[in-house]
Amino acid sequence: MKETTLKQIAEILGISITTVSKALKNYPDVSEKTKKSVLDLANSLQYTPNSFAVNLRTKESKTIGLIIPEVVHHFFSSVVNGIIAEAEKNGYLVIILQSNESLELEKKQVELLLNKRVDGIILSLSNESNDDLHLKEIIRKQIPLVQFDKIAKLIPSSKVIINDQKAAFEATEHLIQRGCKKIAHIRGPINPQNAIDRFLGYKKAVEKNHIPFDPKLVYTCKNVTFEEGKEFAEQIIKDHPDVDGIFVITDLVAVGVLAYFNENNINVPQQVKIIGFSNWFMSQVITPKLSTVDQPSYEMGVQSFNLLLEEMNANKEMKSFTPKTIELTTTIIERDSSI
Amino acid sequence: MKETTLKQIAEILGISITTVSKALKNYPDVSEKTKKSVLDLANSLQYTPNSFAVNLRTKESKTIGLIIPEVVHHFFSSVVNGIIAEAEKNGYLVIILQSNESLELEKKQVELLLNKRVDGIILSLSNESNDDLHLKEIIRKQIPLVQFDKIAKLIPSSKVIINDQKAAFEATEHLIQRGCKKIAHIRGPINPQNAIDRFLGYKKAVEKNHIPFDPKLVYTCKNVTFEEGKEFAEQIIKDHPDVDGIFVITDLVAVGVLAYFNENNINVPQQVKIIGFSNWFMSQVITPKLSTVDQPSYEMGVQSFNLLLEEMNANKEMKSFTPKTIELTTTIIERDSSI
DNA sequence: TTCATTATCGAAAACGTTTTCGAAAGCACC
DNA sequence: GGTGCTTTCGAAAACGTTTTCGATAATGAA
Repeated sequence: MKETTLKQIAEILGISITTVSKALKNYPDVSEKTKKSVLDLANSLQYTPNSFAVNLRTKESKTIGLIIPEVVHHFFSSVVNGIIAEAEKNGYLVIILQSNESLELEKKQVELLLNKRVDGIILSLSNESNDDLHLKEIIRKQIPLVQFDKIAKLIPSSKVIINDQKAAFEATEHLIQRGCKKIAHIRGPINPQNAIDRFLGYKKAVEKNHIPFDPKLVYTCKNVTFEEGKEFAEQIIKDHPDVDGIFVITDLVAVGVLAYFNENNINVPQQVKIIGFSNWFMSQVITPKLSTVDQPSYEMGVQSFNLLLEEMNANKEMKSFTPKTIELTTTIIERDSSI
Repeated sequence: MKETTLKQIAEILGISITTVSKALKNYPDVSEKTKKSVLDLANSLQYTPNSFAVNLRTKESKTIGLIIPEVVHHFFSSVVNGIIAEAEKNGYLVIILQSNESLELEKKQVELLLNKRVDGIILSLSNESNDDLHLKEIIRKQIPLVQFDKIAKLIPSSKVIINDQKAAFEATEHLIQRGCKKIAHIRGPINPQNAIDRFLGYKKAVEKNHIPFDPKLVYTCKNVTFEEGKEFAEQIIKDHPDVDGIFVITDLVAVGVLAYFNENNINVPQQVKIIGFSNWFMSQVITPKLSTVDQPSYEMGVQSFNLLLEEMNANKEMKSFTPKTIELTTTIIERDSSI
């Protein structure tokens, strides 16, 4: 039950391994006749090159690594989808690892991937990540790297992001245009750049519209869950009964807010208007339908892989490569929760 | 910027490659003194074994392949989560491919993984799959294989499943116990074994309870989407205005049904009771909260990997391995949609 | 001293491929 | 018959590791 090798084909045909290899790769210095006989035999023996040997010889595995905080999350699974699809189109396979939002795990996984000698790495930082050493190690080893969504700004790698500050600004201003005067913000954890940017966008929007910024109106998620949404909703109403708008870091949490308001007969959008972020599929299914910011997640995956591919190709041709940053556009989607 | 190799360490220390290799793997025939000097130097040079060479020599890559119909799906992403976690715990990495419910793609991907010479394969069939040849090829090549959820019964591989027929029987009987007399069933596509089994469970349940089985009450999904749920809900009410219960193949579709009923003021559960399948996170978030069948998806991933690991280990020790089938238990979760 | 035993090491083969470089053979041409 | 050119092939090195098997030196026993 052994796999066929070049050696076997060569022995059967009475020619050298070299010629067999060349015939299969269509080298010009093999006669048509031998090419045909090699190809025929290889087919009938179901020859497939031993990828371990090819990897060793060519020093590439046609495999990339992907580290994300969590697969079970509509945004990330959608990015994963885009990356896998684009990778496969280009003959690459994808190894996926989950950091579970833990910096320690994330570091271990980077090491794992480096040891596996993947051809490149795509990653989105965990919420805990306030440290760069593992990313610097990737750069030092000259392994192509692309960051997306939750990035470390200072690491000189390619990046695929949205303009979180601008998107948050627009979302908040959307609430203001709908008449909100006292807007709370449920923000993401302290570390991630995009949580910071969205908060800054919110702050800018209220200030630009002559609403004094009040830090007491800002609530910080730890786990970014549905339950947290419910808890904060309760808290907000208790702390500020006159709140009339909430901008929430992400749809999942916003749905939690909606759930609490629904259960406690607080009318959305009449009493409080709500806007989320990400355009999760579910946000158009619940009542009232959730307004949100659409973020092109699949596209983010596609672009991430393509940037990585560019760098991998440049590396192969010994060309230098300057990291690029791609900024994808977001759009406000107005639904029932902010009418 | 080259990676350190055994050879380099050997040359610096003036000993042989063999001894360096043995020292690093803690062989007994290396003196403590040389072991220490090798270990120290290896550390300071940041030596990591070249996995390509190790793969070639040991004929294993410590990598497994996973083929699923779709990542962006709560059930599958949750299984993926379990598989990745368990694999990592045991020193394995996971390559993920998506068949997008296409048999053709699924076949290509099996070939891809076989060519990559992964140590084992876990897969769940696409809805299109009514053909076994690619699975037989895996068996023929003696690559360990585990099927989960959507399986080909006749392929002699390990399997991790639930008792779909029993679960569907219980779900349907739950509706009957709640007083339903005319129960419709929105079933999954024609090919997948679990869609067939759930249908059979439904049929058995009504018949056992002296309700004549009416094939006109069975609606067959093509794409298993939210939209299909809405469409079928409309269709069912038009065809059978007196329907008082619906058992739906999966929560996503059931949520579509709920959405249509909500929009058209058809009271759930008073006029129609609904039960879904899978216990999707969202089902407890919408109004009314959806009754469903809980399916331990993360656990399914864990068990799948462990079965695969057993077979991979047996193979390594040249022991024979008889495929096992693990059946996980499901539980009915009663919520507002079937009170 | 001799023999047997143990501790420590290394040469070399093997895994299967890719690629460089040179060799041989055939041919044409003068 | 010598020269140069083209066509076709293969030897051999290289990728970096693991492991077998034998060699040597050191130790102890007699």
